[in-house]
Order: sequence, then structure tokens, then C-alpha cells
Amino acid sequence: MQIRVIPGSNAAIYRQIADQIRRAVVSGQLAVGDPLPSVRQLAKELVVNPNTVAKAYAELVRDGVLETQAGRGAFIAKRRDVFTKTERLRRLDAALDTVISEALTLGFDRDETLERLRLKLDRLDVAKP
Amino acid sequence: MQIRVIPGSNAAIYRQIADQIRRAVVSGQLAVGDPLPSVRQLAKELVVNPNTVAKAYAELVRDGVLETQAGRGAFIAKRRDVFTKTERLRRLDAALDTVISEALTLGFDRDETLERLRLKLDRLDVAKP
Amino acid sequence: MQIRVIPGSNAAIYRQIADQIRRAVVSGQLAVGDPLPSVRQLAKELVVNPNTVAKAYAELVRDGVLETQAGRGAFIAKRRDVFTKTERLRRLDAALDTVISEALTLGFDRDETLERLRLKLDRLDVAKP
Amino acid sequence: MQIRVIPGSNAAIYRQIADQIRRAVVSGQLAVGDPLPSVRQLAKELVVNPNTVAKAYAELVRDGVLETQAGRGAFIAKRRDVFTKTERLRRLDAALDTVISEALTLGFDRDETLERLRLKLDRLDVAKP
DNA sequence: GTGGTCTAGACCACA
DNA sequence: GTGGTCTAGACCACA
Repeated sequence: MQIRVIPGSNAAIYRQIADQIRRAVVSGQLAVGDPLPSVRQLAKELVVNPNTVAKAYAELVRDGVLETQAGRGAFIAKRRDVFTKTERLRRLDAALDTVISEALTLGFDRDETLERLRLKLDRLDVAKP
Repeated sequence: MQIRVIPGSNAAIYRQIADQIRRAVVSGQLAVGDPLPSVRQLAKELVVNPNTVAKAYAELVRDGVLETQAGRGAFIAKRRDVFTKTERLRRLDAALDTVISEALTLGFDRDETLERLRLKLDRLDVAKP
Repeated sequence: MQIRVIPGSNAAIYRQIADQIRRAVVSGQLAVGDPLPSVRQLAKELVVNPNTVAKAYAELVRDGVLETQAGRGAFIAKRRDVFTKTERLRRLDAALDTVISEALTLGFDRDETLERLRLKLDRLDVAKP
Repeated sequence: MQIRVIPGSNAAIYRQIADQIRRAVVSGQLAVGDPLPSVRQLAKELVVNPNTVAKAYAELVRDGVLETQAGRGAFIAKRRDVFTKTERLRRLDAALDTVISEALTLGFDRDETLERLRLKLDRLDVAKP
């Protein structure tokens, strides 16, 4: 898989990396057990500091997306539910609040925003696991 | 109109202020030419730092929502587009991508994610008049 | 409250800091809404790098123990359940495995280890929330 | 005796090896003077790096569990205490403190924590003979 | 002032 | 080689 970073973006670099890996996992591009590039290698590719990649990997480990083994590398973990229903909703809401604020700022209305999300979700074609 | 600020919220205070003014404009609660409270006055009302209100106003001026007239205060400006259609979509898409990866790794599916966005949008009552 | 760091310890410094704050919270020394020292101030006190303190705070934020507000500081958050039952057990087990390995290395047997844990728990006198 | 290694485990491989040998000694499965497989042979059996086995053996030698006799291999040593009683307790307490803060912030209470430790200890069958 | 991000560079544990 | 931790120092967003 190909990870890319947009330096001028609002999103922190480590967030961009983590999000792209999340997307690759939910879209099936990365499967359980698949190895990820090493921290140093990916850092070199993206021309960012290894600490930044490590931060992204650490977040994904905490959220149960990755497993790391010192000396061996990082691998896609078996999917498991880490957060309570309430916590999951809290996190989803926080992400949605950001989108709503951005849509509002850009002048999109309710229906346009919903329609655009629907379109993008349908493109991914992700089914409930 | 009444602006309210929740200090413990995830959203920065200046964001909360700017978003509420934007919503008031979109919903027709505020019309072109309507005056806004002065930075100082609003800051006093909301019990926040004047810099914070100034930052919200500055963003709205930059985006063409407000106009300031030296010595007279700030007013709702005539709507004008700052970004091209393509640029607006590109920015919305970036925000939506983040929501999608977050939602899906949290285990929400297409319908749940859409439904939650719909719910939140309806609560805010963000619709073009 | 007084936080202390043992430089020669096996435990990472950021882990020591986070654990001590956790203990202060569960023992009631720190209550909901209580402010914590700023990252920079605590770093100065402990003579460690601010990044290290920030890392501890970030972990506590993720685990729902703290809330940070940019520009205002860090505060003890209202207790909430973040993790699923399975995840909580997974984390407890990981911690217990470390203790068991340490006890074994030090030559303590089953009963001695259990007894010591009981003793320490009773001293804390913590009731189910 | 049969040593087994779980590569995906949280515990480092050298820890798993050392702990299993310690348990075999404590439970009487291995007695003073019993020979251990050579580093190379055990590494081959477990399909791990010889350095890893060597590290486990080195720790056990340091702690007085094993003795190596040049050219003859490694043997279970006569039990001797490396740390004073006070030092042993100090180290156990440090490990227990971490478990306690982890358990309590996860929302486990005194009895649940004790019960889980008991369960895990019984499973491992760690008792002085 | 506050917390958050990032870099450059070092050192450690582990395999 | 792998990931994890820490420091020193810079810069940013926010209040």
C-alpha cells in the first residue's frame, strides 16, 4: 500500500498516517497479519521524522489496529472491540462535529453534506464485519 | 441572537463562536447588514478572552461572512464565494475521509454513520432558508 | 500532590508519572475537576523533558482520566468507562503477567504474592465507584 | 521438560523462556544438578534466535538459578538468595503498585483484582513444593 | 501563559 | 535489523 502525507494540511502528519492505515484496513487493502513497513523505512519514504511514524503506529496499537513486536516489526492485528458503546459514540461524535464545522465553513448545507458522505461511503463498499 | 460557549467542549471557543454566527447567517437569523456586538462586548458577555472573539471575527471576515467598518463595528456581509467549487469539495472530502476512517475502525457501518450525521445535523438545524 | 520519579527504575519515566496520577485519582487524593500542574512546570520539578510529561498526560487523556484544554491546562476528568469488559480484562491480565513474572523471579510463591497484593489493596481502602 | 514460546505474546521471548525454567524449578520439575539443553539446541527447538535463549540463560545465571560449566553446559544450581528480604519486597511492591493503579483505573475493585491474580497463579501452578 | 506537533539525534531492549 | 524512550529545541494554536 502507498501512504502519502500532505505537509500543508491541517491534519497532523501522524494523524494522516494513522488514518490512511485505518482506511486500508477497513477497506480490506490490509489484512490481519500483514506486515507494515518499519518505522524507519516509512519515515524515510515519507521524509518525516521516525518519531512521527512511531507516534502513528503507537496510536494504532492502542486502538487495537496494529500489534508491534520489538525486533520483528508491526502487523495488522485481529479485529477486536476495544471501546464501550458510549466511548465509540463519543469519538464518532467528535469526528462528526469537525466535519459539520468544516461543511458549514465551506457553505455546504445539510443535504449536500449528507449526500457527499453517502457517496464516499458507497464507494468504499464496506460491510459490517 | 444569543451566542453560547461551552468551555469544556472539544471545539475551541473561537470555533464555537464562529460556527454559531455562521449558522445564524445560514438559517436567516442574521441578515445582510445586521450588526454584531463589538469584540469587547461579546467577550464580556461570554466571559472569554477578547483575543478569542477577535479571532472568530477575523476568520469570518477572511471567509467573507462579516465586514468590519472602521469605527462602526462588524456587520453581516453580502454572501460571496471565497473558494472554487472544486476546492470546496476537496476540503469537504478531506474532512469526510477522516470521519470515515474513524467511524469504520470504531465498528460503525455505513448506515449507522450516516444516521448519526443526519441526527446531529438536524439537531443543529443547519439548512439553507 | 507530590509526584516523584525514580530514574534508575525499569519503568519508563512517563509510565511512572501516569501511574502516580492514576493512583492519586483512585485513592481520592485528586478529585474531578482538580487541575494538574502544567506540563512545563511538572517537567521542571521532576527535571525531565516536557515531552515526557506530555506523553504521560496524553496517555491519561486517552484513557479518560484527564481532560486537557489548550491554553488552560489539564484537569481530572469525570470518571467514565472507556474500555469494553474484554479489553479491560486484557489490560489487567497484561499487568498481572508482569507481576507474576517479577514475583517468580524474586522467589515469592503463590500465597506470598497474593497476600502482599491483598495487604496493599487494603491499605488503599478503595471501594467500587 | 517442555518449553513453549508464544511469538505473539506481550512477554518478550527471552522472558517466556526464563519464566518457564523458573517455574519448573519452583515446582520441582527440575532439580538441582539437572542439565538444560544447550543454547543452540533449545533455540533450534523453539525456532528462535540463539541470542534470545542465551539472554534467558544469562539472566538465570545472574539470579543464581543456573550454573554453566565450561564445555559441559548449563545445570540447575543450588538455590541461593541474591537479594535481601527487604530488597525483594521493595521490588515486588513496585510491580504491585503498577498493577493496582492499572486495575483501579480500569474499574476493577479489590476483590476482582485479587481473584484474577489468584486465578492466573493457579493456572500457572506456581507453588513451593 | 497553556497543550500539541515535529525534528534531530541518542540510547536501550529485543530478535 | 526492529520498536520504545528520552532529550533538546523549535514552532504552532489557543486563551
